Amino acid sequence: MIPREFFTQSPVECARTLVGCELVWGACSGIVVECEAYAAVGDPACHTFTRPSARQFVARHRAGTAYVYLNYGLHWMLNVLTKGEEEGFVLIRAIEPRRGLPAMQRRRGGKVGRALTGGPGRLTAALGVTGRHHGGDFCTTERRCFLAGEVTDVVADGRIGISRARELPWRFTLRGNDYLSAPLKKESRGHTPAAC
DNA sequence: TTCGTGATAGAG
DNA sequence: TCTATCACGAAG
Repeated sequence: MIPREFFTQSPVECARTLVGCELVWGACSGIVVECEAYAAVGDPACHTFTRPSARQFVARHRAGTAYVYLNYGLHWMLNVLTKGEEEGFVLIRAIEPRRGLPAMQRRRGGKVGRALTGGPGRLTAALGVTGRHHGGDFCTTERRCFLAGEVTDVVADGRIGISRARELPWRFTLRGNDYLSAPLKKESRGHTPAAC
């Protein structure tokens, strides 16, 4: 199991190393194959940039706390608070199912493959993540992450689905994985940026 | 491509 | 109050 200290790295470092880890959520689990970093300071795409409540959340909670919110009135987004020298969040964008597949499919109306957990809103629906998990802890027996083998092929790419600061290479994916929420941007395909 | 949906924050 | 915005996904 990943110790809390893991989440005392910078959000970028945390996001990069979280790829390939297994996320356990109750009876279900999956390998994190895609996530994005958001910096609490100086990142126009981070909630802290415009939301006082998000800044308070960072100040009042410790590393490894779940930051869950509803987007577009429909989709729950699952983030982890990271607090190192730099503070911020890691948004979990896609997982590859490991345990509890039937339960996930039930929650998703029988969806399979990428449509099941390939997307931030899809994976929360599959795992049953909702606002009641906001402020919860990622370092418990019920919800935790652990290393699931050696991971070498992580690709850094620009973040997606946002309108600001898209150029930052803070989206991290497991190369070629079938469960990614979207393909890599054209200019990033085929090489691994120095950030890795 | 369009559209549903609700929390948040800032303006008036 | 009103309005803009939003890290999305399903249907067509």
